[in-house]
Amino acid sequence: MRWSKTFIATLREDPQEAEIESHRLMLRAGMIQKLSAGLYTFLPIGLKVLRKVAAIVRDEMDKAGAIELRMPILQPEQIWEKSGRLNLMGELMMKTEDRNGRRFVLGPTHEEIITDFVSRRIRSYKDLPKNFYQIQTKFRDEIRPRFGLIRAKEFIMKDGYSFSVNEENAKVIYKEMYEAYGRIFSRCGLKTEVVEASTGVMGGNVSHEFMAIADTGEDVIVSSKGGPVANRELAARMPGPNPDVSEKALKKVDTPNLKRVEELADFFKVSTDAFIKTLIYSIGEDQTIGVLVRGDYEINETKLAICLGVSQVSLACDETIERVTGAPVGFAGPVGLKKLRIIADESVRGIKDVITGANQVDTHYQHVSVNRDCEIAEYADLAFAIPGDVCPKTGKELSFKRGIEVGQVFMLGTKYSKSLGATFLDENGKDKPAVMGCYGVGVSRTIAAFVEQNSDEAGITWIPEIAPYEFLVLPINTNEEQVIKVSEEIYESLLSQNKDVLLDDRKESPGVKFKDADLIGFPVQIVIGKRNLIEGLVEVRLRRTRESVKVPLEKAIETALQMCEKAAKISFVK
RNA sequence: CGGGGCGUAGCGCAGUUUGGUUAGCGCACCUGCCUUGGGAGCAGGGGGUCGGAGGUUCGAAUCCUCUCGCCCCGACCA
Repeated sequence: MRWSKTFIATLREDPQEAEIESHRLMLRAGMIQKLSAGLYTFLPIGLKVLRKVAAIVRDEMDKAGAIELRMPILQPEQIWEKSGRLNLMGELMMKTEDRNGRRFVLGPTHEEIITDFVSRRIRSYKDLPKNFYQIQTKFRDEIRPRFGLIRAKEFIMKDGYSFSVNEENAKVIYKEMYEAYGRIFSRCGLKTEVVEASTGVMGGNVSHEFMAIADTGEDVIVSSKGGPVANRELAARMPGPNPDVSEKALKKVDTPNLKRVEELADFFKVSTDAFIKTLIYSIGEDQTIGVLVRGDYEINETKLAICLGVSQVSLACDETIERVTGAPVGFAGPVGLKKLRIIADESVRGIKDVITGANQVDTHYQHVSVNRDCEIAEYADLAFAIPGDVCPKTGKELSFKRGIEVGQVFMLGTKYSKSLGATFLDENGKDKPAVMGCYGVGVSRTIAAFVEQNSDEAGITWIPEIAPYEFLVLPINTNEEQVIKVSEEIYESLLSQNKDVLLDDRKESPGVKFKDADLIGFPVQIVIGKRNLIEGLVEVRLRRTRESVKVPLEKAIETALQMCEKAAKISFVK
């Protein structure tokens, strides 16, 4: 491709809206253009990268035995009612209706649709297992779209769904997908870690997330030496023991309008770990429960829900809190809260001399000792891990890092096949629901994650496999006939070998061309200049390492190809 | 949804506090000359309903009201 024949529009200045590196560089390099919050146009070179990543995904999926198809983005709302997810997904779904008032959603994921499809087309155990996938635009009405392609309203996703005759085979496919995912991200040049993950609105029992390690990531990965690696939502943790202080007599203190732990800590001049927070949760229609946690921890609702064996928990409304505690919101406490089921986080075990709400307006108790003053029957790990906590399995201190979720795999069981009737007849003629798995790759997000991990002060540092072009032929003295001639020859020669090459045929000054080349980040750059050409030399550069060699003209292609191979092998992660 | 910030040329910004000629600057863009190893130089030029609507005023980018959009932080944390 010639620069003049495609459309490449770089920006000289940082766009004001871009907060993180990947967003900034993708805008500046002219890969994407914002239409509106969370909505982006892929410009030609952005699209080219997208296609390359999609091709890798396709290749690995096909090799792993998955079958590509394509399902509608526009989906009738009823099918989501049928699976029970219309309410569960709630506001996350973009909704619309047709001229007759029939209600539709724009697919945020396709479990319902694929399961419906399978229910219509698969009858026998002989047709199974099957593993379908598609690469398609997905829509999610995010609370707050941000960071460019990382959290968008509309994004490209590979979603796959497997159907097995039994749990055992479902596990086999799950493992195959898990391994294929590892290969996909490694071929895309991403440094990822696999973490145990919560199944969230998808349901099912086992799930792993593929996290691209990045400080700007929105997810927190918790691990310890030799122990499990898990998403913060799921990571088991054990708080350090509470200090063995002497008990003091319980005392009521007036705390007018002081509700938040931070405000109270200020008032009592103690740190936040000298409190017990009491949260009132509603479970299902009519159950209410009190949950205790030390003041410096936060309740992890995922853990709480798992502990209670329910799919969701939510904080009780103000009226409920008043009814069960006898005090307005902000003054709940475990002392004397006898009628309510109480469950406490491990951080509360044996704690002495702390402050809690007194179940009375504008009042708190001081010098509470749980074993003396409260009746707590149940303890569990219910809070998010914080630095200083240890892994319950290894006893080692937990460490934390951030990641961008680029893929997730789930074992779904029969949740969807049962509700949507995806059943088959087994060898004995018995009707059984298929055992499902589902597997997602954020294709557009993968690109952003790559840029997040692979850039320097000049721009993006692509690996050849997903670069917009592998080779850039860069003539710098555009009014020298010989320079043009040689550049054209090198360009044509690479083209004739089916290489992915771009010729910068613009009549721009050298500085402009070099800056653009490095900003977009073409992995191998062949620079043809008058000065070197007099000595019969051209320069071949490797973007990632900034290394550069001058070689005789006749060796240019050979050297460029070698450089490209080398570029593919360099793992260069910030 | 709550809080904060911002909308002035394609991009980045000044001007708004204290209303007053024809709304500026840099980059980009167009024409010509010149230049060619790291975002050159000179000369000339085009481009704005100052996010939108309404109001106050002799007069509004500037003041008031409403509204739309964008960015950041936080989202039941007792």
